Amino acid sequence: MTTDAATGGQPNLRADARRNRERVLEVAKRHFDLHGVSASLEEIAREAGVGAGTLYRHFPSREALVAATLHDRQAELLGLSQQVRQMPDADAALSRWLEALQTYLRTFNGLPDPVLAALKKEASPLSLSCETLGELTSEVLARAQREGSARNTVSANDLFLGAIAIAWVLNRAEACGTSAEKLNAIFAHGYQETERS
Amino acid sequence: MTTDAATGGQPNLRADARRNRERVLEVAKRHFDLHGVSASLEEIAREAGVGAGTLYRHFPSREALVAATLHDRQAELLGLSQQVRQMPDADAALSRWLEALQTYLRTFNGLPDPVLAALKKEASPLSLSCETLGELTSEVLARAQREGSARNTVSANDLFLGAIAIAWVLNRAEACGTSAEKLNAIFAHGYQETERS
DNA sequence: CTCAAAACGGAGACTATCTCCATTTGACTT
DNA sequence: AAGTCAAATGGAGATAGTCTCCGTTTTGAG
Repeated sequence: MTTDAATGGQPNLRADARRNRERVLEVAKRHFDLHGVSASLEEIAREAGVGAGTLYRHFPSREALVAATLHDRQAELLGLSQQVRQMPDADAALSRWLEALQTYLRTFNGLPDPVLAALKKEASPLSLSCETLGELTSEVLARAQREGSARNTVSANDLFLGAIAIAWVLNRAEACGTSAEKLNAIFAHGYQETERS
Repeated sequence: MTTDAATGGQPNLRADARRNRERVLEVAKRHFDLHGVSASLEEIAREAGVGAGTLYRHFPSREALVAATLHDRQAELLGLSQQVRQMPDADAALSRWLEALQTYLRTFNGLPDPVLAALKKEASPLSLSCETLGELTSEVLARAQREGSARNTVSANDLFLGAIAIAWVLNRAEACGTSAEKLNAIFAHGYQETERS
């Protein structure tokens, strides 16, 4: 079970293989953190002390590597989804969930890009997580709508895309005259005054 | 004056230089249209029948080339800003303006990226247009706020960043279960029901 | 200890960005 | 019409990144 996380679900990995996979993952995490998801894979391989071939055998695409480094974060998020489910206030639950979703999407600079790509590609290492996240959002939104605290015209997809969009702009515009709180508030309440229609 | 547009304001360009500049611009427009702002410059140069050196002398960076291809669009947008200024309904004016801003930002796939970068870099071929656009947004917003149709907590910067974010996600998620109208409606009115607070 | 399968790594084929400078071209001057 | 020289050219080459292929090394089961 513990080894499952280390091997990415692949069983019977040879000792040297497991070791290398681990080191690559470790270095990748640090580089993505520092330089965003488009950090140089070449560099990551070099610093991990493996050849390019080894990196690509373990992680056939950048997306696969990104997905693997996000493993823990995804687990956290899934855990939080349970808490959210049990919150008494559907409105607060929705806000909390969207906030967490955004924090996740901001794990690495540039993450929204491949996530969005995965959302429509259907066959990507990241799309599994995408589907799950979409479903969870759907569930939390549905409850809020049932209780009348979210508009019925809004879909889970809209919220998900909105979260991705805001995460994207925030990551790239940090301290550019706005904040996560402000943009999210606008997304929640609108920029228009509410005494209309 | 007419030549000014063709030369990008640079006077006294030699005939061959002007010709080449023109052809690069033409080809670039088509390629950005087709493959987004990250289209291959090498390819553009090749198809325009000039060497890489020539392309880079006329347009020192990708941003410069993008900015040049947007010349006409920017003029249109500026023209529209005049119309918006004269609309009687401040609320409608703001909506109209934000819509136009977004249409502009969606001219090429991936345009929001360099625009956002220009917004904070201060010295970019695109930043002039950014500043102007920021000021115009500020003006239109201020009027709407004076007339009580826009929240006072919202800043022009927030709206601008929001427009960029939505333009970004829409360009990359076309037909992904949402539409420009829906996302913009949420940004305008919020996803929450309004009978609260 | 043996040896087949598993894993490795790095050379090499691509593609792209951007610079440099020997050569060519255009537009004045006479 | 010829001469001149700054302006403009283009493409070779430096650099950097992605990804594949395959001869060599390592592991671990028998």
